[in-house]
Amino acid sequence: MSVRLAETPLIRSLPLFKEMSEQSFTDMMDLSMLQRFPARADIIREGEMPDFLHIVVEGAIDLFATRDGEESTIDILYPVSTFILAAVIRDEPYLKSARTLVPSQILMVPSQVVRDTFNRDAAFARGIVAELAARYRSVTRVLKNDRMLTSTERLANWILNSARRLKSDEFELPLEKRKLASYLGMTPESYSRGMSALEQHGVHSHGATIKVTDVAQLKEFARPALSDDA
Amino acid sequence: MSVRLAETPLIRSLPLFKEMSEQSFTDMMDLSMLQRFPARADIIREGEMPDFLHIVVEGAIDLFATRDGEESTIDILYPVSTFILAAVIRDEPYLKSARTLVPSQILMVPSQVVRDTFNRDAAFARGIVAELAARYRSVTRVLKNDRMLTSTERLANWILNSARRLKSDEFELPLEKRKLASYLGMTPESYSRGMSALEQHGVHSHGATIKVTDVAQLKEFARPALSDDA
DNA sequence: CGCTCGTTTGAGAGGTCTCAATTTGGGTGG
DNA sequence: CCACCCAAATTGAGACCTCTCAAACGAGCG
Repeated sequence: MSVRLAETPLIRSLPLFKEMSEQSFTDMMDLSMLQRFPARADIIREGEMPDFLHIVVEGAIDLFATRDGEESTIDILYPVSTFILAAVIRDEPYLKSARTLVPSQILMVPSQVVRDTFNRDAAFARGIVAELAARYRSVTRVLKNDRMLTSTERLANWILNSARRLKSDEFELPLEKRKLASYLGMTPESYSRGMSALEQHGVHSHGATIKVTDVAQLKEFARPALSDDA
Repeated sequence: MSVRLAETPLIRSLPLFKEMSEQSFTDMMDLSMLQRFPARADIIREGEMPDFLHIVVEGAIDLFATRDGEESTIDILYPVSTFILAAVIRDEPYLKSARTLVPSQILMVPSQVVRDTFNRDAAFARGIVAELAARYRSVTRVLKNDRMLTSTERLANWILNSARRLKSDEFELPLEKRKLASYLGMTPESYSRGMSALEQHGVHSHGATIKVTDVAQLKEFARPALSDDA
């Protein structure tokens, strides 16, 4: 029930932990676990109570909601992000389930330890609230896109954002198409049709490779929100 | 640029401020403003930078996103809630606009004062993070409903939640139908058709009056999420 | 009493989903 | 090494949901 000393430098350098005091950090690590999971491992199930704050240190996490056996991906997390912080803070049941997409390393901090440290270490508190605010803004953007854009426009925006983030007009899909479709709130079939529709708007794709051939044209089609640049 | 002493007891009793030190509280109030707005007053515009943390003390606030002149209501806030906290914390542009629905009183705390107090007063920090987490969970629920339910099912769930909250099977709509429709992610026309469809599922409505005549039947139709009770 | 604005109703179009069939691609075992 | 197999992806057809546009209706207010 403790994170080995050799593992801590990486964790220590994460934004969430960087500013906190040495004492708080080592105390917290003594009470936490760093665990490895294979791909497609269930980490959290919707409706359960939060015992730990989870932090993706390595790998990728699929956050999804369930109803009648149907799944919808709400968010996909890469290092270094927390999940599901809001449930831990409010000590209320998870609203989403989580599973690994690829083999992953996850840091698990007991909920009570998070709350105690939050109260004692202002720097850690700042980190928590910054992280939570970032997650909040992320969901808000997804909701806005769902409400105001067609599925093909959402796909176009996703491509634009990916290209911008990777600073490249050509890149490989980082996950299954069906998973991306779910994340964008559409079926695999719609994704497929959407992608072929985008051939007319400055995108060319071959299998998992996507190439933006005309950024200006794609932008015109996607009508990205002003505030999505931030 | 200061809140009058006579006004503070009400504010002081709000969950966000209740636990903080007397010193922090009076310092903060000295630097804040309590302002009255008429109905339909614009408070915040999407894309602007946050100068103040806003808190609805009285009235009701419509939070909405805009694109191409179209509006979509993301959330409706009643006393006592903050908005838009995440932008203030991250010091990034607002993702939504805000306007009053009815004459309202709004407490405005300069962003920098919020951040300073957050660092000095752990009780206030707890309040902030609890509020932010609550808002986060709220958006998450909206997104889940948008993704997994038809518009009529969303309406049914809204009625169920309202009846439960008010502990009454009969109540008046607290806002315009068109506004509620937008909040539920549908057009006024769809709202109207949805409401008449619900006549077959345990709901009866006359103008702004809604009466749940058969809770069990309505629940069966609405398929509420397990975790929405919390 | 007659506006005005919100609501309701109707008709039709568009977007997305479902179901089914086909094709593709990757991985496995012979 | 290759054929096979399975899952994912694509394509097609049709249904459903929701939207748009238009017109009729109704309640509140000057």
